[in-house]
Amino acid sequence: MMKREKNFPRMAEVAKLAGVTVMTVSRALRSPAKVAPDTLARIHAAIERTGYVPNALAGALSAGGGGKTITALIPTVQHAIFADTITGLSAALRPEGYHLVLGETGYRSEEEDALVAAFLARRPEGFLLTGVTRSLRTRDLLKRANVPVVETWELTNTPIDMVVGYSNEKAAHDMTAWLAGRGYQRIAFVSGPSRNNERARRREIGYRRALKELGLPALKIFTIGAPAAPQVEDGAAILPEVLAEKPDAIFFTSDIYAVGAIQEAKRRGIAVPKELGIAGFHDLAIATVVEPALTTVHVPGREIGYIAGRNILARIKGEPAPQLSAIPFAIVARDSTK
Amino acid sequence: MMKREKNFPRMAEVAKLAGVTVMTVSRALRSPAKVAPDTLARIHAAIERTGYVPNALAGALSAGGGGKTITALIPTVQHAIFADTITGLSAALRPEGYHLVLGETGYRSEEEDALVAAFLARRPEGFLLTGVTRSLRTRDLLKRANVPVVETWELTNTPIDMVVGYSNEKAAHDMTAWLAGRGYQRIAFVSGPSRNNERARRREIGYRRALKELGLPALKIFTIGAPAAPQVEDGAAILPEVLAEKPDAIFFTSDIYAVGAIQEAKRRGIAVPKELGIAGFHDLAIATVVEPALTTVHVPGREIGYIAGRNILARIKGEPAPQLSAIPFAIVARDSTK
DNA sequence: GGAATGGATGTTACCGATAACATAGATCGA
DNA sequence: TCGATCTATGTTATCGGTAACATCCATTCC
Repeated sequence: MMKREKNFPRMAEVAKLAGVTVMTVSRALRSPAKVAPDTLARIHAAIERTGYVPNALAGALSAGGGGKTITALIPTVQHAIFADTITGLSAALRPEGYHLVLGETGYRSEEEDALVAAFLARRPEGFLLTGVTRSLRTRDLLKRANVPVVETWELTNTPIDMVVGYSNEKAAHDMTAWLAGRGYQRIAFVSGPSRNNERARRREIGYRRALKELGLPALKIFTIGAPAAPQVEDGAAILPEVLAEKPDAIFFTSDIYAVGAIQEAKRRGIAVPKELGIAGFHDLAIATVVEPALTTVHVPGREIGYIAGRNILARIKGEPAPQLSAIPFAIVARDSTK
Repeated sequence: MMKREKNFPRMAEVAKLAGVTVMTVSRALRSPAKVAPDTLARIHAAIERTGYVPNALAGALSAGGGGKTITALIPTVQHAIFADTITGLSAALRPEGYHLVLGETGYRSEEEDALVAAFLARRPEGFLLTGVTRSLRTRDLLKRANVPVVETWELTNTPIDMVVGYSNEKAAHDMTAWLAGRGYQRIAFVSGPSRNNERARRREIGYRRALKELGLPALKIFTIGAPAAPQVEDGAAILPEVLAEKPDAIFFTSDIYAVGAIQEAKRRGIAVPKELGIAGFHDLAIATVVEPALTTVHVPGREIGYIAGRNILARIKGEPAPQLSAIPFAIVARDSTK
């Protein structure tokens, strides 16, 4: 029946060594106040001697539910903004003793579906998901699971449970309007792949809305069909194409592209920001390193993770948590725009 | 006794709906060939209707052991190089259906001790740890657990189980020697906090060894006592102090500091690389964005994660896996040095 | 001094699944 | 035609713990 698990000593071993039953050992670990001091000491000595580590799987199963884990699904840890979210989440979880289980979807929604099901099998006590659009089946599964779920990096009125984010549409709208306010008239827009990225789509909508409101000309919209992570070179490569539209400013939806474009513009002798203004999105570390420093939209990645974590924990403890938490973004003016 | 878990339907519900016993449902999921086709169909229909998701906790407990999870402990996801490692690990694990549980130690070894114990409780099938020095207790715990363990980002002859990394000492030595080869004579060394970072210590040793071998003067060694994540500003802030040693080159053990130093040098009208050569470590994205572009040591973060993952999986399957995998680093010459 | 009280520990049942063995029909060969 | 063999499914015990209730003994109080 080869059922015994690997090499771990069991509570029974500890109990025997301490001359008590397993239940007393269990108590010693979960509510030591109920155990006599000398018994406690014997048990701890036995734990030390055996190298006992409780089996959380068994504990969670018995206690009925997840073993203090929260699952986070993000597109990729490669992208600093999601890494920020993880850091924020981790910071919120640590003091409460919760652990983080991480999954990367690679921006693919089928992968997300598969991961949600797989992770649900581990009965986490909460979920952090990236974005707000997902398959019906996944929504349904999560709703039935009746577990705190936070969707992030966007806002919606119909979350599965809770949302923590900001409006990507408004962020792009505001940046576009801000550029117009600085005197730019022909503002081009370059987006990352939007096929599986609703956030990219919303930004495009915001950009369009701003142009319309301001009566500015709608230029052709460019999309970089990069496979996975954005690369600086992609921004450089697309610049000539965009220039054909004769823009006086270009708004990239990623700092990475924007940086590449700045470098390429310099190589071509185009004066930034005088002849061409360039703006990015995300406010990554490189934004302050390029010259001229990049004007961009600062997004609250870490805060999103932290607030999401706090909300999940609140829900677990039965405390109230807001269904929608809007975290402000901010336009950071630097030298790549007038 | 409120033991029932949250809201999840159990296998029993599915079984009743399909008119079979739980064992048949269990078989339908784990070895469908043993179940009659029409029974299988009824069971799948029942699963669909109930929204059943198997409880992996119970399954793993019964089957005796971890439920296809690998635990990785890294200092922080904020640092791109560790994020790379995670991406590599994740890529190795995904095709085999293994999941990644992530813990951040914040460079604190007590935190690592606590996390190892906590995660061990979840009976993962493998561990990836960062670095090769750790408390005896943790080593002991992991050895007893008899689970594949890969230590990373450094090399050692006495791993707990396996190591995947490169020699930080050699990397720093080689960069120092390379700088000397470019004609620099007074090479300063600026390190991040080394108190809880053995990799920083090893690099310092490598630097010193190179100087001695080459007969170059040993300058004062500088340490940036940054609290957590390195900041560009830290590199700028320390430059004046370092300049007091009259170096003709400075080797920073992080690109981030090096970038700050380049910017500060430019502000002060110091010509890089003519008057002052600057080298970094890690080869982050910013290295190609600063001007002049940064000479640095490229470290194989992603490969480390990938190989570590492959090795863990091999061990799990009982296949042989190397105790030591040395992954090459590379010196990348750019424009911040002669 | 005996009942009431309370602290320390033991017993029993159960969490949700799976391994191993058992059993009922169907199929098959001599 | 009848036992042997195979298929599909059921039964029982168990994984490693924990909740709830039971028990035992030492105090405490009138």
